[in-house]
Amino acid sequence: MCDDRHKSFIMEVEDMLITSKNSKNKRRFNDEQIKFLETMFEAKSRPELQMKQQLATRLGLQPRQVAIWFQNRRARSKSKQIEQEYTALKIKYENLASKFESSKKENQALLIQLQRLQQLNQKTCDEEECENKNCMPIREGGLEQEQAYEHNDHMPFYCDNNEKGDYLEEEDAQFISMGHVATQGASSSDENMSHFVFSQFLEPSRCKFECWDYNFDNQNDA
DNA sequence: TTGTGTTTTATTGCCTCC
DNA sequence: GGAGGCAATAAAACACAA
Repeated sequence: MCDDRHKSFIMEVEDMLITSKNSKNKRRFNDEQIKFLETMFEAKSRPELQMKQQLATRLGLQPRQVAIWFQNRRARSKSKQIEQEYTALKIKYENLASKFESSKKENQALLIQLQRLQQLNQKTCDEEECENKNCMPIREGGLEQEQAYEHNDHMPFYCDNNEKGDYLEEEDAQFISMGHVATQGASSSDENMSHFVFSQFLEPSRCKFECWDYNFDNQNDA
């Protein structure tokens, strides 16, 4: 029992002495050794045992040192690669963020334009066609009005042209309200949304109102 | 010269594969 | 179970500003 402890102690001391000796002799590899190791690494980053031994002999190093050098070299290579990937991703992200910001601005400008057109349309309808007929309410007035209109009956009216069957149908009302949804939801799809609103909402085929055409004509004339 | 940060060599412990 | 790889870390060597 005591013998075992004694042997174990001696082995520990020997290890410490070896470690101490190694630490004392710790020297950086010279330029030639590094150059050769780098060349080998380029060819093969995970050399086999035999190759490590040959390298060690050629460079006057221990095979263990060569093995450790390759291990550390792989670690450096990996961290460098991660760093490069991070940089590339960062650049991509910055480009995307920049595009997003410009799309957001463009979308806001288009929505303002949409609101103006809606107001113009409403005004024309009020003046020329509505005259307290059965008009269908739709939401307008921008974001700040959205909550206020939520539960009351005092919404502005668009013309109905009831006699001609030109009701503002539910589908259209939903469609128009999407402009507000787009305004509220400043998301990555803003660009698509603004395109959607303008390409479809303002598309002549969807417009069932004479006043709508009228406004377009006026806009075009101006 | 010295304190401090970085790089390089080496160790340790854990994991996977055969 | 042993060999080898990897991540984390220690420690020596080195670089450099003050």
